[in-house]
Amino acid sequence: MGDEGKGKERESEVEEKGGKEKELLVVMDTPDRSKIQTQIATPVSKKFEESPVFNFLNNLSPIKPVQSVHITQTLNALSFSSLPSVFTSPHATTIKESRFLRRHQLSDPSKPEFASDSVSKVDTDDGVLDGGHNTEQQEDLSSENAIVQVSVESSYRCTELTAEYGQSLNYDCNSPLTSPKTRSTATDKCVTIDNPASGALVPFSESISGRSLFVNQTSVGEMSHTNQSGEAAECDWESLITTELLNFDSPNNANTYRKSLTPRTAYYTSITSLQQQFGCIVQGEGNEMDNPSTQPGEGSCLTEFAECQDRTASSSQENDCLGGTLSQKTSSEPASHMYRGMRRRCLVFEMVGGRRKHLDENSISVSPTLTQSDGNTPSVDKQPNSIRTPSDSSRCILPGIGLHLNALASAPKDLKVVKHDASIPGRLVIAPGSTATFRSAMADQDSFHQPLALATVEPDIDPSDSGLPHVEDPNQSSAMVVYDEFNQNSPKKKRRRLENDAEPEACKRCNCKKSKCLKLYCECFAAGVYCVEPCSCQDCFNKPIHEDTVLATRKQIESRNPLAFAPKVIRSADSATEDDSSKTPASARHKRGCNCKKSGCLKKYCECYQGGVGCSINCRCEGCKNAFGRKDGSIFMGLEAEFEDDEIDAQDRSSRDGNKHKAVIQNETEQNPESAPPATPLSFGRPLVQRHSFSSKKKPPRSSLPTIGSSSGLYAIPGLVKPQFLPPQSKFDRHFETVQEDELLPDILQGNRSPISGIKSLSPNSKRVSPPHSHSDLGISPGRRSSRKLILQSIPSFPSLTPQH
DNA sequence: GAGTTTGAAACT
DNA sequence: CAGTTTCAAACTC
Repeated sequence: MGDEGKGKERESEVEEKGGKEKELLVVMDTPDRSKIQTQIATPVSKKFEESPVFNFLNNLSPIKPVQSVHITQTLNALSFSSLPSVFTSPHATTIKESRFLRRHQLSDPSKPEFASDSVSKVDTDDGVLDGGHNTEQQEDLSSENAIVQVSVESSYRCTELTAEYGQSLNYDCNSPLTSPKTRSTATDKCVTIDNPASGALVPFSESISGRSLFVNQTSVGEMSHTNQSGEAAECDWESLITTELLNFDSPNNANTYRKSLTPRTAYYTSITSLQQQFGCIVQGEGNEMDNPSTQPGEGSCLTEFAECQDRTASSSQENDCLGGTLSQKTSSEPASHMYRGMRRRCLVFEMVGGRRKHLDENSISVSPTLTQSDGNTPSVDKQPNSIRTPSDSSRCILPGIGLHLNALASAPKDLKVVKHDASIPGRLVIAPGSTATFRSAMADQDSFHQPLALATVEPDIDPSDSGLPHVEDPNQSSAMVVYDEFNQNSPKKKRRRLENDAEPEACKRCNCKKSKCLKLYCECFAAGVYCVEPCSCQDCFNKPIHEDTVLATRKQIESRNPLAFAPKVIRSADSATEDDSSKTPASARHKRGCNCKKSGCLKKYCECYQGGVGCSINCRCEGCKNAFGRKDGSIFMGLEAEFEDDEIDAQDRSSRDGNKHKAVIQNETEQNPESAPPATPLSFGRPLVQRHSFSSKKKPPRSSLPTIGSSSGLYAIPGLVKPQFLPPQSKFDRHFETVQEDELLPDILQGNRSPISGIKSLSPNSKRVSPPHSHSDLGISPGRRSSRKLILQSIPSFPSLTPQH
């Protein structure tokens, strides 16, 4: 269903616009906008071309018009990815879209879309699918792209990969035209192969949001193209775009791109750049360092990849590749991180995609390997089948149901049930067993935001503990997932597993007696996950066996409330950055807000608190004492006040809300020297803590810090373990990010008084479309601070775009 | 483990 | 849209 709808939309878009124009629009627009774009896009796209920005880009890029087209596309895709996150609450939007899409997809589990990334997985199926997607998009974009597409498709073939690489090497540098193709293919392969994330990106995007999917896919492919093309052409675009999108994280990468290289060098550089970008990002800080030196190694890596690719089993391949070439794996993971920084979406997708690939493969090809993808260590082919099997259904996430939730919910569960997240990926695609997949997707999203954090935070798994939190905070859960994915090999995964397994909470299940697990009362159902053994529910219909019923029920619920299955907690897109682990709760907010009257928002009764997020304007709570942030927005307020004047509104709101007292307190806290330290996370954190201490009269200990852990996702993620992770700390650690996030949040919050409206309204721009923010917000920054800086620099050119709609 | 409290979800 | 009921989680003992 969804696929069809998507396809229609795509077609319509393509027809109306030109592929190019569309892309441009898309780029400019945030993911959320993507939908809007579809509606508005056509005329706008033309405008883009005419727009000063477009001209500027053209001028900058030495690339030929044709290339420019590609570039524009890529740019669009890239920018698109980044921008969206910035403007809108990326998560929310993505999530929304993802839901629908996912659902639809779920309906059509077999569809290739998910598999797009599969390249690494299985050359055949996945590759085809991916190629199909890419081709579709590309075709739409331009006939030129078609060539590329073809090459890409061919590239899918793993066996061919090596040869392709060689060719690509030759081609890349040689001619821009050819290079693009080869590049695209090479990059695609490389990316997909090297970076599970890359592959993941595409599929993930698909899963997440219909359009966003397309965009993402295109963006991904385009990304690769752009990167490659950029390399060959040495276009300014590269510097601009790539730096923004890809390189942000590490200047080094940008340099690599910029470098004019011999064909091979260019090829390697392209690959390396990709890898570096990804890898560096993924690996995080350390990776960046590595990147510079990576090229040679990368080449080896590539070869290795090719070899790995040659290896039949996709999952096995990935694993093998990963295991065989740590560098690759790392690179891939890093890549995901890169995307995070660059584009949150992409990152998310990557993560997901990686898993998806596996999943898709499994789903489509039914290859067993899928399961492995995630968690399982490289060699694992273990569970694939089992996972899919109906038996897994218990674990399985509901096909369409909130992926995020699924991911979250499933995460703990899945972890238990399925040894690894690996199972997840497959599950998502495939309805019944898809839980794992959802998780991955969710995680992916989060991962983008929190790649690093994940790594650090793995403990987060706790979210499972909270149960709901997972659901609510896809990000969080995602973080978990992501972490696992990235770290599958890493001990962290193990930790997670262990924790998950060990922790009963992770396994939490519903205990429904009357709802038959077909209502949102049921945590499992709400999370889009099938009930599992651990569940003690009665008369449960939330099982694979009753998939039809479940789906029908979902539809009904969705018809009433399209966001019913959307993550309840929306993070600021930015937080995704590695450091996200530190993400302050403040950055995230509950869509609808809570309505607590007696709990003071200090207990898990409060969804906000449970989700580890502060209360927002949307909340109608009374006597809010939410340790993560009071409704008044004390946290926000403070941040915003420091950064923005707009905050006044928020204050007004707070005052309106009636948390006057709180607000006052907050203000005071803000004013306080402690808080004063402007944006420092500490300031935020402290105030909160203090506040909590003050407010949390009832149960200071719990509510205040420790419990925070409730863990909502963000914080909880890693080790915080509900109990004690102190939001403040995290905040401290990440001033800038937090600040940015906070900034974003306010916007989101403001925009999102109603969850739905908020997301939509967020339209990008809203306030801060201003280039810098947007870029930073977009998540490009997320990955790294430095990246943000870069972005800011580039931003100037884009601003004009932002205004566009 | 049973009972109570709480607030979201569902219903009217 | 507001009020009420239902429900299951969270919490307490």
